Amino acid sequence: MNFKKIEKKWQKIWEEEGIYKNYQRPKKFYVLDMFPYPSGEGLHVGHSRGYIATDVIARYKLMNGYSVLHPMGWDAFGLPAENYALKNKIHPKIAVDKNIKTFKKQLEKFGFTYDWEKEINTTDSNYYKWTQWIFLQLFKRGLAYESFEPINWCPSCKTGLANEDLEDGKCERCGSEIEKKPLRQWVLKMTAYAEKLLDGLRDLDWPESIKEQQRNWIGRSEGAEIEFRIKNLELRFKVFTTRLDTIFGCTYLVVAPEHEIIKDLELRIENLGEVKKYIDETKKKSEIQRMDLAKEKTGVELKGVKAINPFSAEGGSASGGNNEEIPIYVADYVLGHYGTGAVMAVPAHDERDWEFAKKYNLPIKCVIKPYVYPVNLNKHPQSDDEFWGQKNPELNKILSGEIFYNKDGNLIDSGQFTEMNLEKAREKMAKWLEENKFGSRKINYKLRDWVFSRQRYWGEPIPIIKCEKCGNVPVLEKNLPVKLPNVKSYEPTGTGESPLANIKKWVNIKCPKCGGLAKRETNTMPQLSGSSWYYLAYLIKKNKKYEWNKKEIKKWLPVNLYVGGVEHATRHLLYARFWHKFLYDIKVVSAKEPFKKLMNQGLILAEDGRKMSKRWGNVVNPDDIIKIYGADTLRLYEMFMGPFDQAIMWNTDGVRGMHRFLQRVYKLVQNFHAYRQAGKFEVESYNAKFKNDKLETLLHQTIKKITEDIENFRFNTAISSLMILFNEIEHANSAPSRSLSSRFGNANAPMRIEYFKTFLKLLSPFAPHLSEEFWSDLTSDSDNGRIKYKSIHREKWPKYNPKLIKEKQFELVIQINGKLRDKVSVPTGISQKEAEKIVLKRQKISEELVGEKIKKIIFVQNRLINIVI
RNA sequence: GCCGAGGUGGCGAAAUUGGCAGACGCAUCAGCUUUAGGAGCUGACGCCGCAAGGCAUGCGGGUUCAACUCCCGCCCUCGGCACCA
Repeated sequence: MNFKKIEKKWQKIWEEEGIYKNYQRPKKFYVLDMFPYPSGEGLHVGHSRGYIATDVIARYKLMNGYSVLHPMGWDAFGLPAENYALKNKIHPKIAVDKNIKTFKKQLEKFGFTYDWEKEINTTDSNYYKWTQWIFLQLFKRGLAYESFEPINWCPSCKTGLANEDLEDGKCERCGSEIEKKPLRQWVLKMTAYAEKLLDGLRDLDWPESIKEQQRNWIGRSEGAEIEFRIKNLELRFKVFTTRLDTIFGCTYLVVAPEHEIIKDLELRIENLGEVKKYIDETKKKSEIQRMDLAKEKTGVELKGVKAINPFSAEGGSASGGNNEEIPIYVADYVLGHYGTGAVMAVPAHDERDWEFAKKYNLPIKCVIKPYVYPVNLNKHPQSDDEFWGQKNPELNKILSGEIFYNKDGNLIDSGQFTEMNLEKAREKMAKWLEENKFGSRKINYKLRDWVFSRQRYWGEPIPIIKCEKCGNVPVLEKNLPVKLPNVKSYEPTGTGESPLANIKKWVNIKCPKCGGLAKRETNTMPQLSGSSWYYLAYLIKKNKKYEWNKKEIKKWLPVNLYVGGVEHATRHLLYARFWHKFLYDIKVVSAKEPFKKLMNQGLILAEDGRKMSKRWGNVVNPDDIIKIYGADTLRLYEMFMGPFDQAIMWNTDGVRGMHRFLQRVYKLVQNFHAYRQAGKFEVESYNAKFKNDKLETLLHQTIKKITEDIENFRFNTAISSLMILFNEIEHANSAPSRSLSSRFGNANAPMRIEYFKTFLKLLSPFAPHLSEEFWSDLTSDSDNGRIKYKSIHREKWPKYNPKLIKEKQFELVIQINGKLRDKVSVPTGISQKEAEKIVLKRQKISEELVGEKIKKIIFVQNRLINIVI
């Protein structure tokens, strides 16, 4: 049977009838796929897993009376497209257009419910006009700024990169080792939204792992900033700590090599040469070398300068004002960009400081006395004796600083805070700091601002004009978009300027403010900018253009369901939330968060267990599968192969199994058809005599199960119960010669077409083409030359009757001492007394019970009976 | 090191509140049918055992009439973060 022909036929009819484009219903559902980057390799079966799932949901929601928005588009700017173009000597625009065509052709074969009128493309100037517009809004509010900091530089891609674009200190795109390079950059102040981004996570229906990843990435930590004074100087500098409670154990300070205090102290540092040499050496180290944990800690003391711990300073009375002097070190284990770039070192209670102190022979002062019971608080004490009686065996080592201790206890040797527990001490000490103006409570984040410039051609131009007189001037909104000029040579320059800098005609422009000579900004935006608002673009697209439309945005947002790969956890999903929160603050969108519910699809691995890749030659192209088995088979298989969010290996044999299943459905339809032609059954609603039979019970159980499974993304079990239902329908409707009476009673019952029709509805979200075909076979009436037919996709989703899902009989499990011994079919709702009577009479059981004394009998309603002897 | 997810047949996996472990599918085997085919149908299929029965959900304990499920302690795999003070 050629399913492919059937599929093509229905795809055409659906498109013509616009069967999905019903946007007027009161209930709405916005279901979104992460739009693909159209690579040259085309779509493989791993990509389609998510698309199939959203399509199942979209069709299911349509049948449940929702307006469903299910759009698709292309994320086509960015490095990969450009690198591909460079390699193959094709202009990126041409390459991208070609790839999009291929992708679209591939997608169309699946029979998805996309509304192609809403198709978007981030490289369309009508589209990126708004990407640029959003940038301007950020700029106008001071959230886009220029910076000259050293940033991550990929020597191979010849561009700067954001923190989020690195993997293990390497370029996420090409794998080259990243260098630090000082470069003029545009940066977005994402850190201003750190707290909001963190807060917003709370109410999102996202996988916990993704939320946790974002929390870690944002990296909030509560602590305090403390000011240390330099002895005999008016200089002060701050350190950040989360362990203020350990401050009396601080025996030295460490500043990062980048720290500016070093310059301020130059005249006082006795070993300046040595210090400078050390700083130069760390500069030479790559990020990877500096991050290497295995390596020993290094550092140099700033000789001749001392700092004074404010808790021992004269001004404060915390410990009696002995003006304790502590040495200052420069060491690269302290990061310049986090906190204040300086830390107070407490070797007794911090592993890193402890290592450093050991190496350089610095004093280690213990200020926490562990509680008496064993250090391992995770392990429950087995006895009172163990709990109270035994001293911490390592106590002396801890007190002497021989080992570091970072668990709970009480403070010792800490002035007025001695004896306090750690949490209380942190609180009191912070108060003391603030009262005596030596510092304050402080919250720090690991999150860094988004480095937003790329020194490359294939991206949205940053809409800024650089005027010598007026500085950075935004392009007037009415002059947007700033179109990316079409050029022949778009090789990256490597100079820190983009290839656009060479296009004099484009670069030179009048300043919009003063009218004087000025130049355009030649940096372009990163790949992830276009995708940071695309879910809005679908809503505001109108006749191939885009017009900001708050009403439409309000109608559809937030996205009800967003499906895509887990790899976007801390990149796209964070950026998009950042932009959205900003747009919310300037009141151009109405929802606080863009994506209410998120689902991650698991990776599909190749049959050899590796990732699908051109490199390994193990890519499975959906076209090839559809050609042989049809799209519905592929759809069904991808939904059946395993839990949706789990990585799983492709198995072509499994595809055949699904095909077999659909073939059997097809055969049964033919059977029905033949019977119908012969007038052997009437198309009637099922009549009373079939009510309450086993098949009906199963039908209602299945409706319930599949409805719940689809809602919960358990497509694999949904399909499995669909198969079970079908097996029984097939069985009940096959020739009487088969022994079906045992299962469903009346072998001579006429065809139960209503049951089968319900089955088709349940099947339709998964296998839309074939269920449509079969549906029309069984429902259309072409006798008088006119085909009367209503699409199965316009049918209502079946409802189950709670009364009918209960079985009349069930198999009572009989256990003796918890072990299965026998089973017996009894009426549902049987009482313990009745059950005991039946059970004890059974031969197998009575034999077992000979000479035994029954201790008790456990009875679980409608389930089992357990005789304890 | 920290955080998160997970560990069940030959394979992908199921298993409501603790209640028949292995549903459904793949592969395999046997038979039928057929006819060449990678087709169809019927049946078997966790391990040991002829059987009765016993043993089985990463390992070791515990709670319970009853544990894949709950508690304690380990081991392993995958993903993320990683000198963030």
